[in-house]
Amino acid sequence: MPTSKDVARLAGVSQSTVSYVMSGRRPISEKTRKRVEDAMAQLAFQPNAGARALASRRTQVIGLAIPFVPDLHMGSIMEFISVIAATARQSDYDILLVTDDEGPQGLERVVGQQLVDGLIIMQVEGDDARVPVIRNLPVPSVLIGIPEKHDGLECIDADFELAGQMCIEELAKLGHETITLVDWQDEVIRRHVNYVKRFHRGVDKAAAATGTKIIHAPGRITVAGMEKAVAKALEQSRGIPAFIAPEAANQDLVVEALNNLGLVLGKDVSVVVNSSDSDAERQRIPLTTIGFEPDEVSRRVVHMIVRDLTDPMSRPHEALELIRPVFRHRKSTVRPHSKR
Amino acid sequence: MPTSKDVARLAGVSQSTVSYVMSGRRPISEKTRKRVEDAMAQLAFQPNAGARALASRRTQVIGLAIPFVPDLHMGSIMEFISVIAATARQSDYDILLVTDDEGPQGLERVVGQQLVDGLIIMQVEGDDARVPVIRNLPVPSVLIGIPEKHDGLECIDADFELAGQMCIEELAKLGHETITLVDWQDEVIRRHVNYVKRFHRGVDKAAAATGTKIIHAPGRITVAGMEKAVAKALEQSRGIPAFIAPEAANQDLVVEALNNLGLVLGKDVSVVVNSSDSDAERQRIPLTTIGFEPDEVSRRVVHMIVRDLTDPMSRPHEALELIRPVFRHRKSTVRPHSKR
DNA sequence: GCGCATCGTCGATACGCATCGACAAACCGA
DNA sequence: TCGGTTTGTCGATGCGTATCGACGATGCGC
Repeated sequence: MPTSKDVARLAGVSQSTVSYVMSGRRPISEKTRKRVEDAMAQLAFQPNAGARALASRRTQVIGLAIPFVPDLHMGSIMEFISVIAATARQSDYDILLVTDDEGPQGLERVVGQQLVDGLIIMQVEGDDARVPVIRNLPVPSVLIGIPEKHDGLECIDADFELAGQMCIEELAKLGHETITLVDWQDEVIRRHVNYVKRFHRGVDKAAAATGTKIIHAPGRITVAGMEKAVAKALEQSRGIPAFIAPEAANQDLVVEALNNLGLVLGKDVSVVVNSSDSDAERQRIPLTTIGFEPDEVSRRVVHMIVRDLTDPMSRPHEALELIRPVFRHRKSTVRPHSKR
Repeated sequence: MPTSKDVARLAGVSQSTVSYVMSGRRPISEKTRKRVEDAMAQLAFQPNAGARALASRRTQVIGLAIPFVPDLHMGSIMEFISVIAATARQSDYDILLVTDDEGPQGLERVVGQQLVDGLIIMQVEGDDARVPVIRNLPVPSVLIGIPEKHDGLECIDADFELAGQMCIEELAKLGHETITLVDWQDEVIRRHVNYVKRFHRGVDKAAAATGTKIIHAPGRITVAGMEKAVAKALEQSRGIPAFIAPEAANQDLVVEALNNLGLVLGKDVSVVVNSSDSDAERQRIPLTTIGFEPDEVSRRVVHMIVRDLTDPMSRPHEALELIRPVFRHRKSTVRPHSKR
């Protein structure tokens, strides 16, 4: 592999000049720059990352702590990861994976070994074991998700409270008086995931404001379980029933349960689910959705950490960024004034 | 951050001795080792990855080329990634992501910058642009998937031919005379993904051997499309109809289409899908599955590249490893002799 | 035409670790 | 007891880049 010394020799300059051509930290004459760049191209030179990290104390790598998920909604996690990786590249950073297998010490390891310049922590829970760890780390971190105590941390997430609010308001606008919230699955709630609470808060707030009655149905993992829950909710509904399923994993279950009970979406019942647009549009009856905009969250989280790394003076500065969710009307919700 | 020199000073030895304690490449007396290890613990010493890479010319990082998937079956990709990352850690390697955004040059970049010691390439297609690139790279690579020309390459994949065979044989054993193969979706087939061909080959082989009639139904992306395809297949079936859906994305569609047509799985019709066990068991009627064992593939691919890196003498050695799929009988297939 | 700031380049050094050669000490068999 | 081997440790060097101080060359104002 060619080194900067080889480039220098070929271009007839010193090695330090080559370095300055790359970094631009000192003025270089047009003539010299050209010669050096030609030499680099001719040798297909690429700077050695290890040497660069050693000398500059920056690796241009960001650690990404991915959640350990047995089998829950892995699709959306993948979406985060690939957008994060692609966005990071645009700022000349690479992404190193940190799995939960090592526990929070994994984070200490990659930072201690100086493998990464900063961290992105995915799927942060209300009381997350990783939070106390990153507080003591000498590199910046940005969290996806909002822990209970987030003073001095940089967090970003979808605005779940607003999402809950939007769902109720939109459905109330369509004329629904009773709305069933098909909740997250037990294991998620048990993990103290903060966003569940926030969504509920938004729902309650909007329900009070609009005078809507809310029925809580537990999230169920099987179609049969979901049918039972839905049937029970239907009994208690007044007017045309409406369902909200903010957990992506419940999307299919709710739709199937309602189908099986003989109800036609958008006519006998309104349904709002959380799912990707492509999934929603591919259904026989395209689904009205509340989207948590994972792509936007991913992009912002990268911009945030890159800013921290580029301009360390701006740190430490607490930040809490909430991404506005998007409500998309499709065919699974009834039209206004179309009550029977 | 403490360095090995700090450790050496504290332990009263030379820096090189500290290095030999870590690597074990020279004998160290019990007494000295203890002193050094205590010093390391006391300082919470972690070796600097950049310096280590520079001196040893190994980074202990493996590059993972993840596929660019607009929205197709991202769940299973995530499964690969997390198992690969976790398995790599067991051999003291980290995983660096390489997205498709940079194209094949991304691979040249991470290798050229000496960010990684080797590469794992996911989702390799029949005629993959990345293959010619990695052939010229000075580091070992292992592919998941099998390109047309794979001489001199190390490849690993599920044994799709055997999978096709197993599906037909099992269904024939249950008494089915006509079997409908719900195919992969057009875009997948168009991409020349080799495994589709291999699966078909297995199906054809077993069909000939068992005297089974095969109906090909195109993979469809919507429920409505799937219903039409299924209905057409039903007309042409003799005896109790059977369906195979080897693409994970089709799982829900096939089941829903059959439900909508009023057929009861495991009684009026047999269905075999590809899906995770947890997904299959969570259905109202647990689904009989053909599993491509992504976890096993992931583990093997890591072991393969780690072996290449640990013992470079064993390279280059062509290898083609096929992982045996698993057929799991559940309730969506009829019992033998239960014909009406 | 002179002093002075700016421009452009070079040489030297540091970054933290791995590794090689050297060497003293301990051990062995005869 | 002695040559020879093994054991254990050290000092020196190199890995490839970034960066600092130095310095000659050039441009500027007057």
